[in-house]
Amino acid sequence: MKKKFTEKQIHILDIAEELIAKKGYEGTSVRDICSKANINVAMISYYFGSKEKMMSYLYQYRVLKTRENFSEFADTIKEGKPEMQMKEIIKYIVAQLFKYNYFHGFVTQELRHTENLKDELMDFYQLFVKKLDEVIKKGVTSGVFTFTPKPEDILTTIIGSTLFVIRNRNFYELYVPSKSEETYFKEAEKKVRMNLLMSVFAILGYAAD
Amino acid sequence: MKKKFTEKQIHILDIAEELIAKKGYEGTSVRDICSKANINVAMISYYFGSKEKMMSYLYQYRVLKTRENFSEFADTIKEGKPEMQMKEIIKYIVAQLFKYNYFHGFVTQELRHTENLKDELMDFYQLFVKKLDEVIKKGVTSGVFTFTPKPEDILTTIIGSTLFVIRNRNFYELYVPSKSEETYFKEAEKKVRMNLLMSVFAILGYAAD
Amino acid sequence: MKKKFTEKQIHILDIAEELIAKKGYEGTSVRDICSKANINVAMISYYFGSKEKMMSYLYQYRVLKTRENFSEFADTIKEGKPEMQMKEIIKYIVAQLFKYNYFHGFVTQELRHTENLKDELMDFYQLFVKKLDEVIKKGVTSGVFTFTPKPEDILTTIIGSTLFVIRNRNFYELYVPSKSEETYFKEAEKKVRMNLLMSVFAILGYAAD
Amino acid sequence: MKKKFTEKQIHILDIAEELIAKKGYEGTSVRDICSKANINVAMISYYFGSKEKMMSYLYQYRVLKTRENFSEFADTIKEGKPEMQMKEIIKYIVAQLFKYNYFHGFVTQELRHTENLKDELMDFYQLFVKKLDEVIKKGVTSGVFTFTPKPEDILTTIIGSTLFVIRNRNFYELYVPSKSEETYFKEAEKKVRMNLLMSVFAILGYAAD
DNA sequence: AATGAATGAGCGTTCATTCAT
DNA sequence: CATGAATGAACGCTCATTCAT
Repeated sequence: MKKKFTEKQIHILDIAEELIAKKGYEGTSVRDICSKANINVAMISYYFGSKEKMMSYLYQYRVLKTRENFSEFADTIKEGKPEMQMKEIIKYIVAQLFKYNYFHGFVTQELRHTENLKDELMDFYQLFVKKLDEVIKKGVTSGVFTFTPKPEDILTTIIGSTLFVIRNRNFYELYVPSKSEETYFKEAEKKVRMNLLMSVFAILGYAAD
Repeated sequence: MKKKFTEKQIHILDIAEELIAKKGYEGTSVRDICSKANINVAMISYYFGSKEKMMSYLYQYRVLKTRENFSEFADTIKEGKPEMQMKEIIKYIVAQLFKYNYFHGFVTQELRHTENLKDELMDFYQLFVKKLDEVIKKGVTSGVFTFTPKPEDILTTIIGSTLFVIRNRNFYELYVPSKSEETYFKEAEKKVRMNLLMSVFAILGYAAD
Repeated sequence: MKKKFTEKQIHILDIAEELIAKKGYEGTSVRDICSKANINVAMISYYFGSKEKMMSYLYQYRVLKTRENFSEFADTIKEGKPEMQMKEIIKYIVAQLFKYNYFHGFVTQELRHTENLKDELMDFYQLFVKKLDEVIKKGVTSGVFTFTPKPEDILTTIIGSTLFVIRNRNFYELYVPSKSEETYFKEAEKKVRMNLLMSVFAILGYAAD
Repeated sequence: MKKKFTEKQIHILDIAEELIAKKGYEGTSVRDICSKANINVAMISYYFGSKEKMMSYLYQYRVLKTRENFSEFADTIKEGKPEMQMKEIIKYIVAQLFKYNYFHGFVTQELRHTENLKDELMDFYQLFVKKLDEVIKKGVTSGVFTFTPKPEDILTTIIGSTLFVIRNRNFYELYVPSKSEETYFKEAEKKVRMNLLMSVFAILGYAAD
């Protein structure tokens, strides 16, 4: 992998990501970002060309890191039983979304500014689809799964449900025991993961015993 | 229902909703809205007091209409077998989200501006939860459902999956036959509905035959 | 005198005068005036043609009334000794300025909008100059006054000093016993009147004995 | 004196002062000021934070300079006969008001926007009162003045008369020989100064010979 | 390589006024 | 005769960006 960004640039991107996820692209001014990053207002144009281009770089940067992360993960589950692999995939996706909800929070919201970059995310999603497909087929072949649902639908359910929980805390926190800022996300993650495991294995017709 | 808004106001709100859903609240200027609505730039302040207040009214307006719509729907399925009711609920929610995806697109995105109004949406979501709970319990009692998954998790799956499909057209259209602007949404709706029916009934342990 | 204005118009002018004196011409919106007068926003344009024309009418209206008032006053002092006449004139001018300080407050401030109307005020001031001139000459002739200061300078001193006191309450109230809103103006009026009597009679070389 | 303002800021303040004195605070738009100062419309917010804050700075700036100027002046008349000192004070105040009539023109008009800053002007006026008090007392002690009029009343007469002349040119120019724009102020200044000298010395009971 | 001063465009809002009724 | 809905212009201000250094 080429080292595309300097440390300073990464510093700016990190802060920009956080602010944009919180307040939206238009709701975040370059002054906000620069002031929080303790740099000159001109730096964003200087480093990235423009605010909009910065958005592209930010996007690329996050996809890049996420992709790296995924291929590391994929290695760790290479040799396992399909049901274990499926469980790990679900756990992994949910955990990633919770961890980088800043990013995933704005990916679909603010992508109007980086229309052409959506493909990269699509490519990435298809890595998941491909992996899910492998696991499903393997499970069916080995008899542990009964049905062959479409992998893109499985992925849709996993990501959609998780993002919904992250973005609608006001709703979901009514159903988790604790409501404190710190513990909500942990408990919500657990609850949605359990839900998804149940759902997905049900769809797969997993014969538990 | 009290006639809260005049026709002209509704006209403005409709256009505002569309634009805000597409480009975000800050990304949509009052000039954008007024120019598309063929009215004077002063009209938004004139009718609603301010852009921000317009946002509140827009939100109230949509929640109001959605709530009305839902209670009409709820009546139509009052007397039915649980499995039919469940099927209708899923179909209804998916259809509503597709129909008003403009609104649902910005509800969670732009609600930072109308923080106190989130409760209204939460109240509304709980109508669904309550209804789902009824249906699940009735189905279990009558023996048609085997398991008793949490209704909030069912709702999460339904709304989350559907919104994901709506918002990630670039991804999902790879898996539907047609890609034209007009047909995509129809086919995507059908596909996600089928997926959800399968998932939900699987989780419920529905004994089909 | 022709009845130029209807009661409604006078009602509007009274309120406009008060607000404009307090907050300035540009600082007072037609909405402010109309809302305080409980009339429609369109009425000022309807009755007077425009805000600026209303200003002219307001000006004319006040000069008219002041002029009437002055000729009544002039009658009451027609037959008196010069020193009594002078005393009464000073008392009258000071009292009028205090009473109509709303008006006099904006006459010089806001007259940029009614440039051509200044002449009317100038005409009016010259009534005073003429009267003062008469009194001075009579007093000198009768030997009660020693010097013949210019009447326009006497007037300048009287009006200038009085307006200064009215407009610089923060300064002058340091030197009057009471500071309450109600009593300040009464006491300030008395103090400035005493000062002016002393000054003017000193300039006239009035032999009190 | 601390260098509080840059040259550019002072340039803006000078133009703002002139325009505001002429057309009032609300009557002067930031666009007016910037266009006359040949700068961008954003500069006033950029340099001063807002139009209103600019007004405060403008006020501080002028009071500061006036105060400095006065203390220089006070030094030059320290050692003199009371009648000479009084003459110089009158001459000084009149000259200052004519020179900075722009400023004095709006101080009392537009101070509603800077209510809390009035105190600074009041403090300043009291420097005059104190000085006048000294001179009067010294003159009475040395026998050159007969009466002891209140110094605040002397000041009121001086400032009030002068400002009246400045603000009512239409009236006063009827009594000065020349009416041209350039010469009016010079001649009016002379006339009002002579008037005030006569008045004040008369009140003091000055034994000329 | 990096800055801070300065810019022009555009923001949401308020203004005095007009117009259809 | 009077209204209230509606308008276009202008308001003060903030924006992302540029430019001279």
